Amino acid sequence: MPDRDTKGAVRNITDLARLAGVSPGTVSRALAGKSLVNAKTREKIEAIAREHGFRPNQMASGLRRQKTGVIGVVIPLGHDTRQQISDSFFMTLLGFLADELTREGYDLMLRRVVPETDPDWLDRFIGSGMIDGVIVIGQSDQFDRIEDIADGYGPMVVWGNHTEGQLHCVVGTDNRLGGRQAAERLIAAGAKQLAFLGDTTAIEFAARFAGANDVVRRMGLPSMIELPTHLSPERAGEEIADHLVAHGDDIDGIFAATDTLAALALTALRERGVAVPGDIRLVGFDDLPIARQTVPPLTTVRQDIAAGARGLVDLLLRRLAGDKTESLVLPPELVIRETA
Amino acid sequence: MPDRDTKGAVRNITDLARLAGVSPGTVSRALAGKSLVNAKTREKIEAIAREHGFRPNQMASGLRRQKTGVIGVVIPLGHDTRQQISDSFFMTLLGFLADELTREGYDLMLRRVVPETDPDWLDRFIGSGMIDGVIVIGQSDQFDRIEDIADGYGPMVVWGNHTEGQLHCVVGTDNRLGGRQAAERLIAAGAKQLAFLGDTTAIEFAARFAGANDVVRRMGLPSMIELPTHLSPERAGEEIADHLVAHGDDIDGIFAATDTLAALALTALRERGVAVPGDIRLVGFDDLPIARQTVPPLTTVRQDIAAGARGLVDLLLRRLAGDKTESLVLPPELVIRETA
DNA sequence: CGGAATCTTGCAATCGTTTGCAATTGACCA
DNA sequence: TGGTCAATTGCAAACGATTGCAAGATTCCG
Repeated sequence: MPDRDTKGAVRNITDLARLAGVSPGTVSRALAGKSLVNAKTREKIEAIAREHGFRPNQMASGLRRQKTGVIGVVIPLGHDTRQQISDSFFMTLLGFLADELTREGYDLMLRRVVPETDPDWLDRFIGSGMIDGVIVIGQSDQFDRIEDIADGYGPMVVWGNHTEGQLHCVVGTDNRLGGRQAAERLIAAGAKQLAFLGDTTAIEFAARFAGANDVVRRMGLPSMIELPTHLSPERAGEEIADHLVAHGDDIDGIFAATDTLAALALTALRERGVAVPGDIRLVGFDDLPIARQTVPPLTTVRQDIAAGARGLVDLLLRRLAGDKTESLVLPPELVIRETA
Repeated sequence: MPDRDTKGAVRNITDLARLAGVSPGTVSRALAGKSLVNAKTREKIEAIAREHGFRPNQMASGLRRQKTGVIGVVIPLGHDTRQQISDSFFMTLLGFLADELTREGYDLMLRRVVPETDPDWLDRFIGSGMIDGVIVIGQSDQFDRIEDIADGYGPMVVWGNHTEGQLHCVVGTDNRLGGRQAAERLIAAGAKQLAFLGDTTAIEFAARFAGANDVVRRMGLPSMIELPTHLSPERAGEEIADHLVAHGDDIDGIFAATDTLAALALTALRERGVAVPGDIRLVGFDDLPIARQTVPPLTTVRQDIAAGARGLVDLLLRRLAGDKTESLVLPPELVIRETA
């Protein structure tokens, strides 16, 4: 009889227990590395487990322990559905997040949602019982909904902009300061009439714009011209060209909400024969890899993506442990290259 | 007594059943939308569920039904650990995958693994019991291990290169054909001595190289010069510069394994004062967004990433349903811009 | 009005693992 | 030898949802 059993596949802890001649409970303890089981028993169990390639079922384990070992990462596609596909910033952040979470022994469950068509996107994710905590990448235009949730749910950390007095724990660059740095640089490079390229309904972008505005006002310069633009490269290209037709001669400095937009602007400017930084100065945001490769290379405001990911995971783990954590605001860094 | 209950949170199907005055089984059926329950009963149950924001626990459901509704997506970081962070190709593919899987009602569990330090990365993922199927993004140098698994595990689809007679189901561009197209274009643009920029230990890149070689041999041209390069921008930049010092004067056409590498090469060439395409012609691969934005814009071989993602998900679902599916090879498309 | 057929519902086992509690074993000491 | 104590192990009840089976309730027809 034992012979027959040896041939059968080991599908659960009970099968394995039978093979090892112990009870399921002991197998569970052995595989979990608890100190209660005898060394020899453990070795035997581990040997059989290895031989049969057995791994305890995470679903069952999760159900019993009431924790899954999975962190949810959700990307709300708020004001601009195709945004994140084109924007390598979020994807890079996601890569670092995956690394950090793995290092901490967590798995990552990724979900992209369209809040407009799915109003309770966040409740659904949290309520599924599949995740121990959630990281929201980008507030987009969902600030209020996130605030609502934060009221009753602890293990959530958000990447985005910090607003005075907000409830939810956020990690992000000081966008307003970054905006100031950008404007200061543009002005130092000789610009007098600035424009902001990007859609300010996204709260992060609004803060960058506000920062730049601070400087413009302080310096007594004419107020900035807003050039709202979608983030998908196809649409943005045209929109930028249109903006330049309308305002190209009035402005001598552009602050782009994103390096991606800045790169597109650079192309559009070249096509119109506008010299950068001679006629128009240009500053981007993010310091993505592309910023080094444009011609001329882009002056930009750097966000430390790796540090951001580390911060997100770190705070989330502390919240998982019951801490009540503060938000983390990272300093932006002006990187001067050749466009301003 | 009912009054007290009304106030308590509804944490499971049993609580809800008590509130609704029915049995847990009925609640389960109602929430699952089965036709067996009376319309009025269902409405009542749904109303209470909505009121309390109750959602059935996915872990428990998964355990009982023996399926999780989660698809694993794993990125092996094989020959070049930092690869995928810089390479937006994989990240874009991931974005489309997330969309497709969501549309089919599946969640996506993402895992990045380093096979060198974690030999049974694939077994572990599959054996965890957390996923119904797995999509492997990129064979890297793990072809053999993937073959091993495919022998006994059905619901797996791999993005990568198709090799004659292989076991595992793969979706990918015809890299060899793409390589041919690239070489033909370089030669048509006047190149006589070609070089291949990239690391051919990755099987996909090896196929691109082989395709280009086909053409070179057929035309009776001198054989290609290999310029092995890592994919991370920091290292690649230097390596490319070194290559150009060593071979820059001998070659008049470069086929880069990736647009990312091509863009770096373009920068390096400009720095040396080499005219493109005047002195050296250049063709990339992928047609990433960056290909439009280099100066001059990049001639490249386009991979249809969206179609790839659709194919991966489609095949996986069919395999989940028990089909034995064939691999899917997508046609590459030469996009002629200005570098060749 | 009786009986068969059709709807709804409840019951209880099941998925695979974990863990508090109790029982067994052996060691050790007086 | 008896008794105490620690080290191991087994037992069985959870975790929360699903589902085959059977019972109860309705309907329908002649």
